[in-house]
Amino acid sequence: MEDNRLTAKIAVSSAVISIDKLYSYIVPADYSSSITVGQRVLVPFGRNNKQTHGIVVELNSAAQEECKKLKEIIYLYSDEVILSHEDISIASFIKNRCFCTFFDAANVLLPPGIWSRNTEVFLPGEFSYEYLLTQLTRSPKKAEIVKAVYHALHPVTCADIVKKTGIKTASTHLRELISLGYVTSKQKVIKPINDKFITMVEAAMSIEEAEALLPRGKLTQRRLDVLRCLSQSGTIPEAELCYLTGVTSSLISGLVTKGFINRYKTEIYRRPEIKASEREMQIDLNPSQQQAFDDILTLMDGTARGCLLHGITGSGKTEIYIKLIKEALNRGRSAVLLVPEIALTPQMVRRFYIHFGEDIAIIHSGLTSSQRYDEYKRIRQGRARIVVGTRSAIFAPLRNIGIIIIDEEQEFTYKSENTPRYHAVDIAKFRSAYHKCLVLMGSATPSVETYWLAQQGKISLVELTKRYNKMPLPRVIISDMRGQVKNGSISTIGPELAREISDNLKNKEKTILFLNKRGASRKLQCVDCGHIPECKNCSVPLVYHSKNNRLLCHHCGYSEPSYVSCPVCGSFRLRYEGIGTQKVETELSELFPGIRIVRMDADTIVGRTSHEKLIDEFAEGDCDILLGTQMVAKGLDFDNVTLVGVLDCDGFIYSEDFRAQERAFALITQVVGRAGRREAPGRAVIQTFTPDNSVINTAAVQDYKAFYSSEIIARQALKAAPFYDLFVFNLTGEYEDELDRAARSLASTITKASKTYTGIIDGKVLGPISPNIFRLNNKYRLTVSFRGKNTPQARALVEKVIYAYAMTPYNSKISLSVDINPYY
DNA sequence: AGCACGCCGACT
DNA sequence: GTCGGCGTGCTC
Repeated sequence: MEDNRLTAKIAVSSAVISIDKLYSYIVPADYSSSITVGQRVLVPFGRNNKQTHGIVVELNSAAQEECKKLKEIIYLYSDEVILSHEDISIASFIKNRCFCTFFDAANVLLPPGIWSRNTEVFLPGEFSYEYLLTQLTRSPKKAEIVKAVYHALHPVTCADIVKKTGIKTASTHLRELISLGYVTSKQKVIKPINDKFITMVEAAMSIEEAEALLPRGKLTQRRLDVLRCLSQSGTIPEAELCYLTGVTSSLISGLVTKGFINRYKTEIYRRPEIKASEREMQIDLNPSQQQAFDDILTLMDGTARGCLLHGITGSGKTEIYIKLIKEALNRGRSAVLLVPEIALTPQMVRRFYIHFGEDIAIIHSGLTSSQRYDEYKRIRQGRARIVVGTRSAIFAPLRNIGIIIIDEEQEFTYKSENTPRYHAVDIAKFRSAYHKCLVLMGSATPSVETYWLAQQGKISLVELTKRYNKMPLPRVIISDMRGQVKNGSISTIGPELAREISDNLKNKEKTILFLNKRGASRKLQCVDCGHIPECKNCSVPLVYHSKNNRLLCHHCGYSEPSYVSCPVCGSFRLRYEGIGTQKVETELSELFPGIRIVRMDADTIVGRTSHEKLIDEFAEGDCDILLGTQMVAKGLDFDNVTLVGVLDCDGFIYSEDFRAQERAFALITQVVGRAGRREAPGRAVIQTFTPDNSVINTAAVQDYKAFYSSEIIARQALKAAPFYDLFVFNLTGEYEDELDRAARSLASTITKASKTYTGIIDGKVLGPISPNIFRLNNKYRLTVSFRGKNTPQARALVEKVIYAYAMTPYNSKISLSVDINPYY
């Protein structure tokens, strides 16, 4: 057996789901002593031996004879990013649950931006262009391609050549030209972009100077718009300038080269700064917190367990988290804390920093790739033992995890919106089994699924029923808005809310007002023909932004200037549909002259940082009212906010999604919990047209159990989670008819499969159904779905269906993905 | 899914 | 001969 060779089984990035398996490669001699499972490699793949990223999943040895048909590994990445055996098993778990390739599953565990992107570029060969022309007189297409290669200033890609010459079969010709030696090729390594910087722009001269410099007519309208905008705003991020004026960065580049504009890069990263005096903060738990802490501590017994910490808003869960993590560290173990969104939980992150300092690593999508890479290394090396972060932080390469805490467990942000659509809670449970540790899910408004698990005894339940500082719950006023319609238009501020705001103004106390997302955005509508401008690429109405007077698509980013007259009938009578934060602002100013309002919406939030700036402005400045969408509801903890108003509660509640009620309950509860957290008692006003709605009424008194017991019955009747799971097949394609045919055939494939594998699908296969937005980014969408329990057998059925689908040739232009219990 | 390969018909 | 279109089958 001495002549056996070392081989590696590789998960390759080029493999698609239908051909996804581990491919064997020979390990070259110079790598054989250093290669380990979990390392990244480059391998040749396919007929063309295209260089492909891969991950080593297994190492074996094979007899010389078997190696004959194997290719060799090209390159072995030798950095610190190596998947552990646990990571590999997590990847298998994700592949199994999310119906993706092994590579895609493993890749979500890696910090982003670590793969060098290789592309093949083409260069002139040894011959002169003139000589080649004489050789290629019979093949004009090849001559044209040779010309493109020889006349280019830089090496060109195949795509460049196709674009330049219009020859679709350029790749075939290039292969032949290479074999003749007329053209050569090499791999160009494109380093991942370092996005540590943000591009800022400012005017380099006044508009008058620019006008003087340019000949008449050269200063086009768009250029003038840009210069005007800059003269008003001073130095702003380039992205913001593009947003405000609707131009692309290429136009700006033009102005930069002409010297009208200065452009430079500036660093954006900010790390939370901690004052040294805050370091020694002691945590004192009140009796009920202490009780909860003790109860949870008994669950940290070195076995895999789950626990729901159900604590009403303001009951002091954070203190318990900190103490539990300290305990885990004392036992020589590490800890993970997941939060729904870092930007919305600055206070919590800050407190963790105060307590653990450099021992924590913070991971979230706002970090640049290099920052993430650094944090990854710090965790892997054991220099950071606590990881605080959003969804992807669940993959942190920690060893010996002692506790995984998931705050606000019901939040939809824990489920990935890209493939693989993993759920961080599922990964947490998987890791808990591996590390034999506790998963603690904390929430004021748990998801029905999780609470049900607790009720079933599958996980433990610990409750916190008292507010931390013994502040009474806010007094909730459910304001009936029926009959508030005045001469055809609805007043957004009802009498109860107006009275409370007026009281707050008198007492110099602060108020937060919420609109739901749909209510906050405004659409332009023609009064005469009813026309509403739609996005060119998506089947959604465009949203009016007053700041730049443009109509924007919130899905694909398309924008166009707003209209003065209707583009269909020419009428000048246009109105804005939707309440709109601006309308509320105007109304407030009329009711309370001199009132100071901070408005937080799409108009005022452009960059990443403006959100925080606005919050600071409200918290520290002397403002009376913060007005915004539900993003304001989460995690913010202001002093001196004693009144909270929900302007249009109904918009939160009514939707087709089976989780809509749960979400509405959580939102109202959170909103109400915002009021009066410090010295002053709070009030909450909920404006609704359905004052008898049980979700509103249970949320108003923060009675989760009442909500749960009615909701769980509804879920059973609906055949929804936790009793059944909804398997949704998403199809997208460029042409409606192709898509329709593929969706129909998929539906019948599933129906057929359900006859062979009985007892999996409950009821009928549903669809094809067109989703709410049936066109997105110029692609049409359809869904086919069924109800069933998410069992290994059900997943096997799904896999079979996907495989059969991929094998059907005419489905090739319609892409398919599967999502279980999607969030909308 | 790509992508090469092979076969065929059109064009020069 | 060359070019492009389309069906087929493979990817260590």
